[in-house]
Amino acid sequence: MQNNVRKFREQLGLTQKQLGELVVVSRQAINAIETGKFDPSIWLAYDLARFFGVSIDTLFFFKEEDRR
Amino acid sequence: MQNNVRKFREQLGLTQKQLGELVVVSRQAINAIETGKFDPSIWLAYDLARFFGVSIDTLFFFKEEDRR
DNA sequence: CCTCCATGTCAAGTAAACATGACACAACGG
DNA sequence: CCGTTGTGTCATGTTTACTTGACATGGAGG
Repeated sequence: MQNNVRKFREQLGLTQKQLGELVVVSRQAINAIETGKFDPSIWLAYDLARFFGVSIDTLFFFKEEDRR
Repeated sequence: MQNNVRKFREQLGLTQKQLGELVVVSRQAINAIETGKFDPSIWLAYDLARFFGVSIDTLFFFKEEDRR
């Protein structure tokens, strides 16, 4: 699933580790989401969107072609 | 996690089974979500919100107290 | 009374979202 | 050179979202 977590994260000058600590997940989880390895849970999607101050749909792109 | 899936579903006069078929999950999954037994995946949340024509946040309530 | 039908729930299994720990590598500054 | 930092990735394990199949119950209708 595509998203612009990385874009928002870099705009704030944060590392994956730092963002992970802020939303309380591992840095591997942040990395896996940024690189599209797996989709976030609804709570993590909410936490990330809320942290960046945007909606879930502006942070994550629900495209039919990359549905599991 | 609280939500008003049931409210929207009943407004459309649908059964859990019918809604499950429409969003392609089992009726037990619909039931479990309505009764708060587990949280939907981000895709199912998206599918349900989209089906009802509302946003994810109007369908699901992210309250800290019922976080897992 | 009988029979659907909708709902609730349980048991057992699978898949995916995480965690943790480890290793590789490139970029940078000392 | 070297040590650190950020990122990518792997292996292993746990938890949870979801499946199928089953059974119980209550309400509505014949």
